[in-house]
Amino acid sequence: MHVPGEKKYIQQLSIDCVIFGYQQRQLKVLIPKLDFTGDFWALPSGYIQQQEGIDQAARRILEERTGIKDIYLEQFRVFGATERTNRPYLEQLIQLNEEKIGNQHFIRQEFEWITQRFVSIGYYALVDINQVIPQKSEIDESMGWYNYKELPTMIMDHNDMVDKALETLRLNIDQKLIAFNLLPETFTMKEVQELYEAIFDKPFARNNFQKKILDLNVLERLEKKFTGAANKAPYLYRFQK
Amino acid sequence: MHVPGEKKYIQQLSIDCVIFGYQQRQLKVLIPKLDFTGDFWALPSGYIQQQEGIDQAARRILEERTGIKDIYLEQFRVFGATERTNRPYLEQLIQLNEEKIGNQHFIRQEFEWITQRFVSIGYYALVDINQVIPQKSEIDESMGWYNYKELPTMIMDHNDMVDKALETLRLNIDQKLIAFNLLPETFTMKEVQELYEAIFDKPFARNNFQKKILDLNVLERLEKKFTGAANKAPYLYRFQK
DNA sequence: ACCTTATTGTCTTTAATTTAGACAATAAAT
DNA sequence: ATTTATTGTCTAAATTAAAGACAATAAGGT
Repeated sequence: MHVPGEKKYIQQLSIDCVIFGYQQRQLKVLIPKLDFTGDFWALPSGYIQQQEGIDQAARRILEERTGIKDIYLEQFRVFGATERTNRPYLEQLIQLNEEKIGNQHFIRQEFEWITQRFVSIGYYALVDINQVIPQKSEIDESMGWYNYKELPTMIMDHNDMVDKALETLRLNIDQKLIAFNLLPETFTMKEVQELYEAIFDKPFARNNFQKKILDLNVLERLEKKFTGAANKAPYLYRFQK
Repeated sequence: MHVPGEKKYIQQLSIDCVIFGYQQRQLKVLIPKLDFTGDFWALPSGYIQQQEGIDQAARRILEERTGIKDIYLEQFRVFGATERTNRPYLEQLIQLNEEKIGNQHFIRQEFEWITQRFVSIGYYALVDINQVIPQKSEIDESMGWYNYKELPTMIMDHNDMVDKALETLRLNIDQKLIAFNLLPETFTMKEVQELYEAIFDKPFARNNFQKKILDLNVLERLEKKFTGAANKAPYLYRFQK
């Protein structure tokens, strides 16, 4: 969590990021734990510097969190209701952190920043989890990749944000050819299909799925992958262009 | 143009509205003239009050401008590049208004508000032009409905905003069944088709268009319209639900 | 080696949807 | 009654999507 100086950042405007990754056939979201006593969670957030475009700000925030420079991201919606606060959740946080909030200047400042009226620009990002380097980023035990179906409760309307981000992802995935941002450099067709099945939470017919993806004309076929399994080895593909 | 008090509004955040209307088989956009010497234009804009949700703010701004209370609107994108200013245009404005800006307090304040770094939430609205009552709104000679193909040059990135709004409108129109917000209470199928042709700037096949629209199952068929023309009178339809 | 097994890659067939073509119904004018 | 310009609706053709079928592997087992 970054606390803004008085005029360094645009006031009352933040960026919240839904960072999607894919692992073990599951679509996951990167969620950090808040630096308070108790288990409180929030999407990776940040603020917009005066001399910084909003996409640029989102890119910076994402790099700080994941260590990845060239990241696919897209704004999907602004959240600006007056009552975005998840009251019971916030009150629990306050109760468990009364001392901390009262005594420590830094924490109090951060807390006030959190409880102000805020408008948030939601961005979603697609990341190859294996490229996310824990050493070079803030990722540690306090941060986790959660299956989107089993997210912890987060502050504000952050759970709604994930829903809306996923909805937008589903709408845009074919049109913008962005699914491959979630996969490693090379992959099999089966892996692509399993990714789609994770995203849409439904099965696809293998024969037609393969045709549909190949008809996009964005994949380059490499040599076969020798899996060691007792069956025909699949081809490897790579996203081109 | 409304000038915000010190803390009444969220700072550096604005709402810009692309108000679409339909008249004479043309898709139009409502564009007010700025209150400066010379011909300078800008989308209807406003700011967000501290106690006001962003949709609510957009609704208020639209009502102030058009006089319509129940208006269809939707956010479509945030514009937040650092350099959103149309420099040559703004400098021309400054040159023609040097005195005014220097001397009049109100104008200077407004001017400063305009030239600050701003992040704008773009909303588009769909309006039945005939419902827009000039008396009850700010609409007068300084405001006009312009064919989207022949818009005046506007300040900032407002011309880009219209492009992006139209793009979103085209994507959403079938899915969200919103086209009828541009039409009066009752209309013929031909009028619907002409509206679509104006929005998409391309012809549709009459037979299939009628089937497609009726298959939406959102229209109620009324009695026939007696046009006085030497041919079969068309049915009138009304949007239901 | 040769057959078995589990998958992959691709083709064919079928169903569904979209697009194009055709024509009767109608309201007023001739 | 006939003509004219549309409208409403149907059918046929073309395209696209979904389902089914099967040969081509790459080990494993005998």
